Amino acid sequence: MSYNPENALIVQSDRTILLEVHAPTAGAAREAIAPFAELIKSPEHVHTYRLTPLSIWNARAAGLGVEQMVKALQQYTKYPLPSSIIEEIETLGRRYGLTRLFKSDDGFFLILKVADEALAELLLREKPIAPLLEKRLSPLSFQVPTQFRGLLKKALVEVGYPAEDLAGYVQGDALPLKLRSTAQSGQPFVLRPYQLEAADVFYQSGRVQGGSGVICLPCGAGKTIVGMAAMAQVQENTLILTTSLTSVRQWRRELLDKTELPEEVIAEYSGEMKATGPITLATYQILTYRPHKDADFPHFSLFQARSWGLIIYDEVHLLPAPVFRITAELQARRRLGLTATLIREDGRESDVFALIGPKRYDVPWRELESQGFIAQAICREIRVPQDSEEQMRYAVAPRRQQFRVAAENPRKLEVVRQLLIDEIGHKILVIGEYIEQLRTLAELTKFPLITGKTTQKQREVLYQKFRSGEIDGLVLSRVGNFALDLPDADVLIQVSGKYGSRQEEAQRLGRILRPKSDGRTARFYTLVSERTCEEDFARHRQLFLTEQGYGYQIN
DNA sequence: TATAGCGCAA
DNA sequence: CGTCGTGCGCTATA
Repeated sequence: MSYNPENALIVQSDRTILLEVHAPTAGAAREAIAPFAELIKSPEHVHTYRLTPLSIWNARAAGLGVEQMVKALQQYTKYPLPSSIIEEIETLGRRYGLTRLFKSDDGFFLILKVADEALAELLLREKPIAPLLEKRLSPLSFQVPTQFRGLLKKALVEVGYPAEDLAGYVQGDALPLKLRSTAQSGQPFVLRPYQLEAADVFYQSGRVQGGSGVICLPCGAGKTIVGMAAMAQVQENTLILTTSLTSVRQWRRELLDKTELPEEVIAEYSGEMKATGPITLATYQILTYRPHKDADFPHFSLFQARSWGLIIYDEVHLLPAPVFRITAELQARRRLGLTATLIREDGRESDVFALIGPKRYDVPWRELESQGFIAQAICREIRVPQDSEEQMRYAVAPRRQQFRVAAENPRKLEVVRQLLIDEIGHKILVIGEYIEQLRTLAELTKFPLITGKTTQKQREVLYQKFRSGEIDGLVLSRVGNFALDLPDADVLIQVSGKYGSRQEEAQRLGRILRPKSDGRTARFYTLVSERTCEEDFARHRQLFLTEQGYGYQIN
């Protein structure tokens, strides 16, 4: 194959792939490589992707073959593919499944089968793996104690030979569960096609491969409903872990509304309740509670409280380290991770891959948008200059305070004022990081301010006023990131954001994506101080949006 | 016995 | 890098 100037991709031997955004085939090329390449930079003209072992294994686990990956690159590459890249994809891609885990016939231990003797010898010489292999059963198989299932999978990912786990699951106590066709609230209720597909892919109609993994869906796309659909497939006792009490309550409400489960079946295991039932809801926080450092985790007993047939990890990208550790011991339970972004700020994606499971399903946000399940959104970044006095303050500030100086750029106030004029008549959320700045903004906009100190009662009152249209806007601190009960808005103005968090960007964008009754477009504004570190952070945050197919207008 | 307020941790 | 929000368990209060 030779030079093809129409094409959008430049594939380089260092495993990076450059995508020329304005090339005629850019959209199709992006779609073709997104399943197996990780986006790392997305400025306006050229986006950079990278092939990583994990990105390739996730694609393999989702059923994408190495030939398809190579073909995708060949189809859209501008220059001939470096042969090293083809080899790289083949080597890494083919490694997936060279090791496979089975249950022994009597069920007392696991069997690790490897593809060839050389690999067997290689694994025997790997420090993290050798101690987990109890006995060699044949040239190509090892006996492994069942309790090492998670450790072994984690270690195999580390040494580059991820296992296909075919050892199956224990059966949990039965729990008959039916989804309603009319929700209790009276609304007709049907699973959307992608929700059904996600739950099916997770469960794989009873095949042994299914039953563990991660489903990525945008906020507002109904992850809770996918969870319920999975529960309806499994029909066994389920433990649901979430990040907050609000979210516990939300799951409970949804379960009562959309399934035929009676109230007493759903228990809440929290600071104030500590009940368990066939369906139990708990927070990560109570699980990670310890009376003092170096003590063990008293609430881990929850995992043994019942015979769980399914454990759901809500917001799996926020899973705390101790829960990872115990999840290594729970590999015989079905596990479903739910998230909007698989990206972890601590880089433990490979732990999610090994211990929860590979990514089973995701839909680009833009696709849901075109189907009308989430609202269209326009994202705009507004560069705000600092005046000279402020520039000086920024320049001389200690490095660690620079970000705050940039974030609190007083000229952002003017911009907000102008945006309010432009957006008059719409429902507006102003979100920022620093309470002082938000106080000033609240005064300026005459919108009520909600921070962590605002009592739940007051929040409710204000949300209600916002919903009813009595007030046009709210100023919010970080409570705006996670508060599930926060009403939806048309316009979101982000005056400052936290470092490089893609998660945060996702959460906040999700705020305005609930479909509008009149099909209106939502607007997402990010205010960024010019010539400051904020520009760099902003770029990093936007990676997420680009991954989802959103363009960022900058001015 | 219920509940408000505090300190702590990840 | 620190700031902020959260939920835990404990203690004080009646």
